[in-house]
This record gives sequence, C-alpha cells and structure tokens, in this order.
Amino acid sequence: MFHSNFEQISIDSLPDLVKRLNSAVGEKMIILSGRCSATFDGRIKSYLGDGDRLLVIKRDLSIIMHGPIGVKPLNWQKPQAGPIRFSQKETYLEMLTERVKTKEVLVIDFSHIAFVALWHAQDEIEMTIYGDESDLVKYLVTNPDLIEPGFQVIRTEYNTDVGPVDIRGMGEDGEIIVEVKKRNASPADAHQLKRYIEYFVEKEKKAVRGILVAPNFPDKVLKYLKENNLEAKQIPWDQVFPTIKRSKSAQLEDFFQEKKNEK
Amino acid sequence: MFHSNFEQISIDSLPDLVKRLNSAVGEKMIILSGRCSATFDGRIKSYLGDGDRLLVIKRDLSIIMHGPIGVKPLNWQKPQAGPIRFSQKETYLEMLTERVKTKEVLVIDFSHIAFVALWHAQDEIEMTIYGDESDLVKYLVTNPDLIEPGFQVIRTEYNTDVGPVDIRGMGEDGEIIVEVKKRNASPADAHQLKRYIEYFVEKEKKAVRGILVAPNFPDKVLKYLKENNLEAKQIPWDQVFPTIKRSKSAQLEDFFQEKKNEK
DNA sequence: GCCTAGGTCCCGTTG
DNA sequence: CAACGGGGCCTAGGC
Repeated sequence: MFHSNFEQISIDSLPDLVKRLNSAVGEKMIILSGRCSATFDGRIKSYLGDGDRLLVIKRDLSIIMHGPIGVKPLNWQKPQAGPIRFSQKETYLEMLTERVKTKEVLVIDFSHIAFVALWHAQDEIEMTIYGDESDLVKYLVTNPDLIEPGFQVIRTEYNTDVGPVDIRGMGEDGEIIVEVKKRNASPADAHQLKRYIEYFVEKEKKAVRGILVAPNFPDKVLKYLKENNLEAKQIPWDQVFPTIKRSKSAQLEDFFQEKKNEK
Repeated sequence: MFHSNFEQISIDSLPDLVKRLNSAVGEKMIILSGRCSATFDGRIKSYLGDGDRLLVIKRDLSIIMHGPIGVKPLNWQKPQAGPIRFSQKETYLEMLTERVKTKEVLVIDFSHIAFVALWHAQDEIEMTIYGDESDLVKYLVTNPDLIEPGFQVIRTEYNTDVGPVDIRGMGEDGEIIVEVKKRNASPADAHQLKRYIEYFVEKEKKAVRGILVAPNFPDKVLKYLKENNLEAKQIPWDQVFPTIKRSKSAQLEDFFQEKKNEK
C-alpha cells in the first residue's frame, strides 16, 4: 500500500505516537479513531464525555471530530485558526488547539486509540458547480419574460445602502426590483425585498414594484407580501434546471437488477 | 485490535469488498480512503474530478466526503435520506445513493482505494452546551437591568405572526420588544426587530420600543436602527459568559484519575 | 409533514 | 481586516 501515500501508524508506544502526530500536523492528513472526551471554550462552551469518535486533521489545520450520527461534526476548528499540539497526559493522548484571534480552545483527550493513519492525499481538483443563485439570475436575465411578460433588465447586483439588489428592471408600468431565491421563500426574504423597495422610495424618491422570485411560497410569506404590496412570482426549480434524465435512475435500477441476477 | 471493534478490510478483491461494504451500510461506520470522482444532482449540480478523499458513512446513513482542506465536506448526504449501494463498475468501486424525497443523486467512483475500515463505534454521550442564544436570554431575564434600568420582563418567546419575540417587557415609559443576538448584529437582525415592531403597531395597535441586543454593531446596522427609531444595546459576550476557568480541565483530569484508579 | 430560526454555522466575495 | 449574504446550508423545535 506504499504507493498510495497512506500510512498506518503504530499505536504501541504513546510517546512515539505523540512525536509522529506532531510532526505530521500541517504536513499530512491525520485520521484517528478512538475513544475520547472533548471540551470547547469559545463562542460557546461545550463538554462531551467519553465515546468513540473519528478525528480528522487536514493539512490546512482544519480539525473535524465526528460522532456516530449526523453530517455535522461534534467538534471542529476552522482552517489556519491556530497551532495544534499533541501531548501525552498520563496514559492518555491529548490534542489541544487554540484559535489565535479569538482565544478559543479545543481539547480532545483520547483514553483509547483504535487506529491512526497519515495520508499525503493528492487533490488539486476544483468542484464544478451549476445551479446556484447566480446561475438562476443569469437564466432569468436571458429569459426575462419568465419574471413578467415585457420585463426588461436594467442591471443586476445593483448596490443600495441596504444591500445588493438581484435584478433591477422595467415592466410595462414602471420600474421593478426583483429578489431571487433558489429555495423556498422565507419571511426574511420577503422583508429583504421590502427593504429594497423602501430604499428606492425614501432615498431615490421613486415608486417601484417589488417581485420575489422563488420556487415556492409558504402561506405566511404570501400574506406578508400581499400586505406590503409586494408580489410573488413562483418559478419552480425544475422549470429552470431540468431534473436529471432517467439515465441515472436507470443506472440505479440496472445495478439492482445485476445484484438480483448475481444471486 | 479486535477489542476496539475497529476492523480493517482487505481491498485485494473488489467483489468481496463490495459485499462487505454493502452489508456494513447502516450497521457500522464505514471509513474509506481513496482516489475518487463524484457527481451530485439535486438542488444543485456538481462534478468533482479525480482526487484523494476520505469517505465516511455513518450508521444513520449520513455520508460525508472530505477533501484536503476545509471543515465543510466536498459532498455529503443527510441522515436517513435514502439507500446507499456499492457496486463494481469495471475495475472501480462505485457508491450510489438517492435521496428518496427529492430524487437527489450522489455518485462517487473510486478508481483507487487506499484503505477501508468498519467501525462499530460506541457513543451514547450527549454534548453539554452552555452559552447559546437561549442561555443569553435566560441570563438577561434574571438580570433585566442589563437591558435597561427598570426593565421588567413580561415574557419570552412570545409568538407573533411574524415570528417569536425573544423578550417582551416594560420599561419606565412603556412596552419594549427585545431581540437578542449572541453574535454581532447584522442588517437582517435589525430588520427582524423592525418586523416585530410593525406587528405590534399594526396588529395590536400599540406603540412599542424596539431594542436589539448584541455584542457589537456595524455602522450600517446602527444607522438602520436609528433611521427606524430602534435602539441598540451593546452587551459584550465576555460580560455575560466569563471565559472558561481552568476548572474544566481539572474536572477532566479528575475523571482520568478516577479511571486510572479503577484499573 | 412543513415551517421557522439558530449556528463555535462555513465560505467566498467585496469594500 | 470586517462585513455581508449564499448554502445541496444542517439541525432542533413547534405546530
């Protein structure tokens, strides 16, 4: 397995392990499974009693400690936040780090270690993403009739005192401010739009309509919009970004079919 | 290492590996290091070319795939979202999952595998947390003078059409609505408070003052508050939650001492 | 189940 | 550097 740059570390000698870990910090990805407790003190205080967890320390000094469930780590620290030191405490392995700017401290104490590995992982690839809010705005700009027949874009990302307006444009009957959301509209979204309208009324002395674009609107949000003379324009996600073709599901079914045939 | 429930899996036979992984899904934590590419199609579309990454699949079917940097995973799936299946595609290992409700698909293809382990991790411990927003509200309720001399709490978490009000109370000169933030105030926070005030003015036909409590206020937020006749009350975090004493570390050491004595 | 708001949110972008 | 807003946000709590 030498060719993969993945190296399992002996856990027989704690002093040796401490040395190996400290010299690997910032150099290789550290993967450590074990039984630990943890204390965090900073923006919040937290204490976690003994349990089996997976600790990952990345080359950028990100720390991520995972428990048995959930996407979110139990404890973590942001990249480049501060030095990370391992040490031996009695018969235990301790990891301590302090985020320099905020003096936030994370201490993890391992009472039992199941596995330790160092990985010189190679990964220079950036993720290609399509379908975020800016893509939705771009799509609407090239298909302005989706917002309203006759709608003409003036500009996007127009800066106001209260934040950047997604789309400014002209309708048949005057200027329109459009706030675009790719997820379901929330009360805060409706209020964000209202602030923009207030800005134009108060600061630029002009009356403008406000349209909130979103795939869906909870009743409360619709009510709030109506009460404040704002408009909701439902543009379902699927309409803009067609759902994945059946090919992918087909692959899934093919797979299960294969499994079935194997038996 | 048998006693730790941590089991390294042979990667010599891909068909065997596929079987082991599929039977481990939902039973044990799967930890897999390897070179992979990944595609996600759902709320967004993303593609990630070949690179070394760490894949973790938890017993609740959470999926977390980490790259070389950052706290946030490159790809993930929420717990209980849908079935996870491994399969052999030509000479590589594929993991495929589909989130049932949303038809979102995540596919990860491993062209090279460095390491695979299954872990029956034991962790029933809940995290003790102190210092979130609700704790700050509780503290203010028992120390109402911090908000304003003479302030008297009527109630907390009062529900309105536009959301729950953190604290309702009476000042010397009338009713006051308090919105509490434990982090620096943002424009959205000020707007949230304004929504509440509008609610009381319009729906309950009463004039109330609005106070935003936060450790710090950017100029723009102060300006918006002033323009809208709202007030800012700075309550530094340190004033409420003094930094941790050494006692916590001491407790930790006490605990280890006890553990040691048991042996 | 949907909806709402908090979060040690993380993260990128902009001034 | 702070500040601001998006996010496949995640997650807990309420209804």
